[in-house]
Amino acid sequence: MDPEWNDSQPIYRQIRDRVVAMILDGLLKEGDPLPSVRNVAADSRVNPLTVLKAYQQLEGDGLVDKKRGLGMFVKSGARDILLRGERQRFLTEQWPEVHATILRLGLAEQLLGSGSGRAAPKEG
Amino acid sequence: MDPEWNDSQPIYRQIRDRVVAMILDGLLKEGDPLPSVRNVAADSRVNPLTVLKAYQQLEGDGLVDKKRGLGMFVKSGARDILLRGERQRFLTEQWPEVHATILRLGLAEQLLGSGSGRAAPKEG
Amino acid sequence: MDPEWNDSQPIYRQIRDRVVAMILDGLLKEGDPLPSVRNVAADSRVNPLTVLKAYQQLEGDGLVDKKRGLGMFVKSGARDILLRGERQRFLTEQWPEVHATILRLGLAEQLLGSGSGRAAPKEG
Amino acid sequence: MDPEWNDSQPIYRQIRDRVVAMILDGLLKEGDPLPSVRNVAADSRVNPLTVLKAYQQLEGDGLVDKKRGLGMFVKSGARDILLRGERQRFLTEQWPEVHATILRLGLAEQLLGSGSGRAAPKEG
DNA sequence: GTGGTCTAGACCACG
DNA sequence: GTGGTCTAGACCACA
Repeated sequence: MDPEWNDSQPIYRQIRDRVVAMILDGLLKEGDPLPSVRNVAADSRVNPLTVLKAYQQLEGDGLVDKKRGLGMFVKSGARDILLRGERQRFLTEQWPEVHATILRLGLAEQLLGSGSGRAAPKEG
Repeated sequence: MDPEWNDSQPIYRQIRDRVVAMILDGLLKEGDPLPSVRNVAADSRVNPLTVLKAYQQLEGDGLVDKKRGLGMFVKSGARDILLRGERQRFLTEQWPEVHATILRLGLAEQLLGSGSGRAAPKEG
Repeated sequence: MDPEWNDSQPIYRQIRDRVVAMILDGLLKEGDPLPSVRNVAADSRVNPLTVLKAYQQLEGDGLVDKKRGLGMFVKSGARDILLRGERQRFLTEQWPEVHATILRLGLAEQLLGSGSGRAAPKEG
Repeated sequence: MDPEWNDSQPIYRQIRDRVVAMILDGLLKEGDPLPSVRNVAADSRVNPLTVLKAYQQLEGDGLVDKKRGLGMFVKSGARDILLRGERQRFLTEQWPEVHATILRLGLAEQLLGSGSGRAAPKEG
């Protein structure tokens, strides 16, 4: 029922990532209010501070607008920023390592197409 | 110049992974000696204790043998153990998340080829 | 288009300050009516309660009079009170920090003229 | 003895500003370690979390480098970044309001030079 | 020794 | 109702 937390990453990071995923998937549209800190905290049985930390990180990323006393709202343009930024980050930081691991473990054929040429694109 | 450390992972983990990679890639064959703690520490400008921790973890994984006064050596069978264990770990823990991210960012075609059926295999 | 709110200060404070500025600048003369809560709220797309809070603060400062059914009016003597009080507050609370910042950033000559002796006056 | 905190700003902000001032004033040189979170917390009788928050903000500003297990260090180039960034921020955000207030309160002659022309420079 | 994460709970300002 | 700040204290990973 209540979400389970991955031990290898701080909870606030996982909350942040969850919101990002919701924006990317269109479950949170631009202008929509984020679920309130208190609600998320109660639902997930987490300390409000932890949720707050995630939200402030989202604000720092420029994905969210604060309206005093009202809550936080998905900024217009947030999805575009995310698509561009996360792609960039993923392709330059995460994928190279993952790709190397796949090759190393001999999983290329199983997970990627038969060739591996397409797997390490330029991120121009 | 000297290798740089990824801030998102402990240094000892990165050293450990580096050795694992060398074993998988055949750069370190079974029976080969690991570079000495001292050397690695000096080359990488890292605290020897940190290197030691990495090596002890490798020992705990059953991948290397300690020979008193001589150093540590890649155990016979190490590569097989690794292939099996790391594959298992990768497919159950790392890949599902990576795969979800790829889909979310619309990178599936670019990185995985057109079909995605092959991308979430059983881990039996 | 509509005025934007500074995130570093509460909205009701900014409304209050705006009225104060109008009084000091002579745009609102003594005896003049303040714009109605309703109008301000509508124009600035702000909750009427927020405007009310600003006005009540002005009343508390002895700058305006409430006349039931008519609205709020700039009190006679308001400008003098302001000049004295705000000067005092500014010189003792705000200016010292601003002045230190100016020196620290090497902006003294640009902003204050060559000498700095005049910059930290007695607030008697 | 122990520093006193300004009530109008969060403590972590004031700690952050204090470090910034020390860098600008040359009390903390590039490469120098920041005083440890625990020390500051003890000296200032503040919760370590509060200090940590300030430090993480400094990290986010790109002023500080983290070395795992060792502490935080003033980044090379920090002072330049600060001079440029803080100047920009001050001239565009803080000074215009302060300057308007000075004029409004009739303090221009006392605080600035006789003329006020130099007081509102372009920030090109 | 260093920083980092989390909790439980209090209290505040804002709308 | 909203977010924000702070505390006291526990516990962890890292070097």
